[in-house]
This record gives sequence, structure tokens and C-alpha cells, in this order.
Amino acid sequence: MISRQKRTTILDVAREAKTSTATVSRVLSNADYPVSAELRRTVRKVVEKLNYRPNIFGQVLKGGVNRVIGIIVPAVTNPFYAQLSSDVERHCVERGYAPIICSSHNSGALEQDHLEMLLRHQVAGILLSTINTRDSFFRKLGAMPVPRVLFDQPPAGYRGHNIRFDFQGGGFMAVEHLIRRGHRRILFASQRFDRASRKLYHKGYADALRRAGLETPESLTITEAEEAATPHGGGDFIHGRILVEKLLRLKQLPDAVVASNDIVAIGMINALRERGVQVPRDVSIIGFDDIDFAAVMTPALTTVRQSTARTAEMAMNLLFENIDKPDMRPVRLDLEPELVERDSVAEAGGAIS
Amino acid sequence: MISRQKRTTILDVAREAKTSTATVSRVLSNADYPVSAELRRTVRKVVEKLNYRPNIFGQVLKGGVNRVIGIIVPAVTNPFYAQLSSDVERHCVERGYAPIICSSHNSGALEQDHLEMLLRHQVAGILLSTINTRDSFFRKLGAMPVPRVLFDQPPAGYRGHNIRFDFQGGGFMAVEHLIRRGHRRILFASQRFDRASRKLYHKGYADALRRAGLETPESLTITEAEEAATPHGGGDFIHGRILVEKLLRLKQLPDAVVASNDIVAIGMINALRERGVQVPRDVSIIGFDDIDFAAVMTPALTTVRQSTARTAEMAMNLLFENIDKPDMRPVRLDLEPELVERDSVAEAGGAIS
DNA sequence: CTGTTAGCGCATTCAA
DNA sequence: TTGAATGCGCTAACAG
Repeated sequence: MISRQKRTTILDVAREAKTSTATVSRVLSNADYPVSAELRRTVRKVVEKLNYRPNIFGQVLKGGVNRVIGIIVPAVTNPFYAQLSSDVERHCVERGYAPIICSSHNSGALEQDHLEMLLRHQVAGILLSTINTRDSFFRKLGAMPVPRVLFDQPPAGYRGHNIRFDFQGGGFMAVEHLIRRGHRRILFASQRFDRASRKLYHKGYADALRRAGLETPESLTITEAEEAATPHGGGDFIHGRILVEKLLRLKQLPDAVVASNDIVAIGMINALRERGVQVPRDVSIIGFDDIDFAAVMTPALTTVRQSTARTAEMAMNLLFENIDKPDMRPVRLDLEPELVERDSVAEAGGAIS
Repeated sequence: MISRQKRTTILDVAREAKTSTATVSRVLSNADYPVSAELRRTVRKVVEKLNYRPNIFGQVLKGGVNRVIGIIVPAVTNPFYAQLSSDVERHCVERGYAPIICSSHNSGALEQDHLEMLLRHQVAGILLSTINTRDSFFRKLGAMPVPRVLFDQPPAGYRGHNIRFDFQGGGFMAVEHLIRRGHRRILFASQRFDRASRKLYHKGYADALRRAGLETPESLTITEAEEAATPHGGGDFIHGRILVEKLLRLKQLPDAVVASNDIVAIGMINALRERGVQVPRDVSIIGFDDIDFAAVMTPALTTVRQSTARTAEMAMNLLFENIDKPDMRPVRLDLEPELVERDSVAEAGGAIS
């Protein structure tokens, strides 16, 4: 059985200071309330001496609000989400809120557990990148009595507040850039298409190819079995390596590869280098996300940026607005991709412009 | 002012189910308690219908315990801490606890804020990698009535539970390995020595050199000014680049470099490559931590592992033991470094063995 | 098997 | 300027 040391309560303080709990409460949290300077001083001294800290469970129960924001991401081990959590944390602290970061380990069930936990903790708001896709989940989510903003992966029909990144435009932009640089045979390399974002990114990719009159080669993907066999730690890096194995089995190397994210791209670049294939000399690669490492690696990664700073800013502004105005109607904000040109995409032989 | 939607309470459920709050409570949280099958069913149905969720503030206030564990790390954007948080999270979930991950952004003040927040939330236990060093902080920490385990950076004299990684042994091990591979002029490259871990790692490094009768060259470090000027995102990668600039200004390239962590090592390898200096051909580099990426990059990074899996396991076992036995006396657990030989350290010309 | 009720710690009326 | 009393939502002791 779990036990715990007895904590000092407001009553202990009141007794020691020879006053009432009401006065102690006033000294501590109602700066304006008139309390004689002397009593105020004694109370503070006793608080210090007893190392008293108000029990938030009493406070919140009494009707206060828990100044805590919950953030749920698929995996903090993914640098994109780590950076985003970090950005969000800063916004929270600025406004006097405490953030609770939850990582769902790419598990829909764990994500739901986190959601329940946050709700039971009466958090003031929730920021969520969900990997759940079932309607039943969104029905439950919709019934949760708490301000919330979805970002990164809001499903197509989602009706609440959400930050919607233009994945399709991103895929289009990536291919456009590659074509502009003279590439023709452009491959898509990705984990399973189990998230809307990946489907959309691929759609943008295919659209751009079609528009340029180019054929859409079959994508390189990770099978469910391969995914299950991936050691937990390695994550997408390993997927990049697996994709390279498949790539090298092709009759002919493509001109360029559109990778589903930076980690996959980096994994591919490394695996290719080991096999003697140089990026971008032998093949160009474009990533997605623009994680910190992309800028400092060699070759510096050309990528499509999904700005964590902007996402965090938009999402938190929206969330705090909703916390202030619980009845505001759902807002959808759009976030545009940005092309970040660096060194992993080279000019191809037959460049057009 | 902050407002919130009225949440459904146990009373709402009881009324709707035409029963008492006690029965509802029993159905929900006391599986053994005898309640007629029919009533049980009705209650469950109403709970579902009203989307009721017990308010944890009521539960805890009543005397229950908050099955939540707080984890504070210096920065989730550092892959080592991200991985560790992730490992810890798994242990928590296995035991029916919910983890709250807090990132202190390398700020001692923010770390204290997080600590206060966790305490006010009556968490069952806290896992802490502190960057605070002042005595006053540890006095406050000591007075906190909550089971806690320090890991990664417990200060020398700390008396509570702690997991102590042998940084000094790690530094020694790194140099030993380099010497074994025939390297003689071995440089230490690091951020500021503002943490005990870095001082200790350097001490082990210097000890090993002295023992081998080799001189200890002046270390390459980041100045406080350079650190302040580092853009927030880049982190230690940038530090690696700065260290390379300093390295290349030396009259002579060393045989090998001992980097303070993997990120710095990776940053250095990349910056060196851009300047035409190949690792390990021209200079060997050994990292520290063994983050996921170390295994899959090119060259695969030789490094000294501080196992996140082991750290998490030891720390959580200790923490849960302390939660079960609040009066147990402080335990100190030691964690040994492991050398992970990969490809960033080469055999030097005049190898001994 | 089911219901009534006390009380956890706190902020806030209301009364003095 | 201060204090006594109430009730937030919940569980458990007690009563039936």
C-alpha cells in the first residue's frame, strides 16, 4: 500500500500563527485584502517556518482553475515534437501556466490514457497531435469539456479548433523544387501511409509530378512487419536504412528522393554513404520538418519546413483565447510550408532553368 | 478571467441513475464491492451517457494518492533526455502511473517552478536531473515531502536517493580506448564546465593521460559569451561547430578528440567534414551518451554509453520502492559506463597492441 | 446490497 | 480588520 507523509495544512499555519485559516488564505493569495501588517508578517514567517505550500487539490476543488496545459505528442524522441514541446512550454510559462508534456509512444491507446489523465487533472487546456483516426475517438474527444487545439494531424473532417499544416502543398513544393533543379525520376520514400499527413504529402508529390507530365513511380515504403520488427530505440533512422536497401534493389537509381521526414532522410543519406552512394552527387534527397540537425549536418539538408515556432505560437494563442472565451466558435488556422534550400539537392545534368 | 464549463459530477450520475453517490463511486473504483448486477449496469450506462469522469481533485483530497510521477530533465530537445523520458514513461505506465515530463530549458529557476508545480499536484514521486548547484536549493529540495530520486547530475554531497553514473570512469575509459588504438595527442572538447558531470568526465580523461605518461593539452571549450550567443534551436550541434573552429586554429591537429557528448561529437564531425577533414581518417572522435543516432550515422560513432534504459530502470525501481516504503533510508546506486566501439575511432599509425 | 454522511484543504461568503 | 462557517467532488465508515 502507498502511504505518504502528513503534509502541513493551512490549519497548522493558522494555529501556529494564532489566527484563522481565512487570514492565512488571504495573506497568501489575496494580496489586496486588508490584513494588518503585523499579522501579515507573522503569517509569512510561520509559512516559511513550516515550509507550507497550499494544496492545489483543495484550491482547485474549491472552484479555482488548474493553471496547467497538457500537450500530447506521438513521441518526444522525435526531434520535431521535442522542439515543439519545448516551444509550447515557453509560451505556457510566459502566461503563468505549467505545461505537462505527454508522449504517446505512437500508441493510440496510450494517447487516450494521457487524455483521460489530463482531464481528471482538470487542466485548463489541451494541445494535441493525435494519431487516432477512428470516429469513435473523435466523438469522445468532442465530448470532453475542456478547451483544446489539434495540430499537426487534425483529421479531414475535424470541427474543433485546429492548426492545419498544408502537407499537400508541402509535397507539391518539394517536387516542384526538384523538377526546377532538373530532376525527372523522383521517388517517394516513407513509413506506412497510416497517417493523414503522409497520405496528403504523397498526394502533393503525385500532383506535382502529374502536372509536370512525369510518371509517378511506385513509392518505397515500410511494411507493417518491418515496422514491428524495428528495435524501439532507432525509430525512423532505421526506417531510412531499410528504405535504402529497397532503393538499391531497384534497377536504376532515381534522380531524387522525397523523404517523409528529416529523420528518414538523414537515415537514408547515411546508409547511402556507407554503400558508396553520395548525396547529392549521385542522388538528391529532400527532407521534411526542418529539425535543428538538418541545418548543421553534412550535407546540410534541403527540406520543407513545418515551423515548430509558428505552430506553437498559433496553437497557444488560439488555446489561450479559447480558455478566456469558452464559448468561441471553432477556429481553423492554416500554416504554410516553407522550402529551405540547402545542400542535399543538386542541379541535375539536364536542368531546365 | 478564466472560466470553465460546468463538469458533470458524481451527483449528476447518481441522480440520473436514481441511486446514491456512494454506489456510483463503488461501481467505478471498488470492483470488489457488492453491487447488484443491474444497478451496476445502469450506473455504467449513465456514466457513459453523461461522459462522466471522476475529478481527481476530489479523489486526492479525500485521501487518495495521485498516481502520477514527475520527471524533470534539463531539455527534452536533447535526445539523451528525450530517450530517458520515454523509457521512464514506459515504466510508469506499466505500474499504473501517469508520467508528467517537465523540461527546464537549462534554467535553474524554471526547474524550481516545475518542482513546485509537481509538489502542488501531490505527485507520488519525482525523478530529477537537476542543474541547480546551490546549497539553498538542496535544502529546499530536502524539505519537500515527496519520494524522489536524483539521477544524471546528483551533486557530490547529496544524501537522498540517487543514481550515480561514473562520469570519471567514463572519461578514463574513453582515453584508455584511444591510447589502446595508438593515439597520443588527445584533446578534450566540451561546453563550459558548469556541471559536475563535465568536470568529472574531464578528470577521468586527465587521469588516464597522466597514468599513461602523456601530457594533458589545454581543453577546447565554449565561453559563456559564445554560449549566450548560440541561437536557441541549434543547441550542442552549434557548439560542436564552434569547437571545430577552435580546433582548426591549433598549430597541429590532435590524434583524437574526446567530446563531452554525442551531439557535440556529431556537430564536430560534420563541421570537420565540411573543411575537408575526415573522421576517423584524419582525426578520431569519441562521443558520450550513445544516443540512437550514434549507431546509424556515418561514420557510426564510437562512444561511451550512459544507458538510458538502465538509468530509467534503476531509478524507477528505486522510486517505486520508496513510494511503497516512505521511511526507507537513502540508497545510492552506481551505473557503469560502457564503451561502444564503432567507426569514428581508427587505429593510429604507431598502435601499441 | 444500498444509502447517508463526514471530512479531506481550501477560498469565500457572511457576520462581527 | 478578523473569524466562523460553508461547500467544492469524492470515498469510506457506518447504518440500515
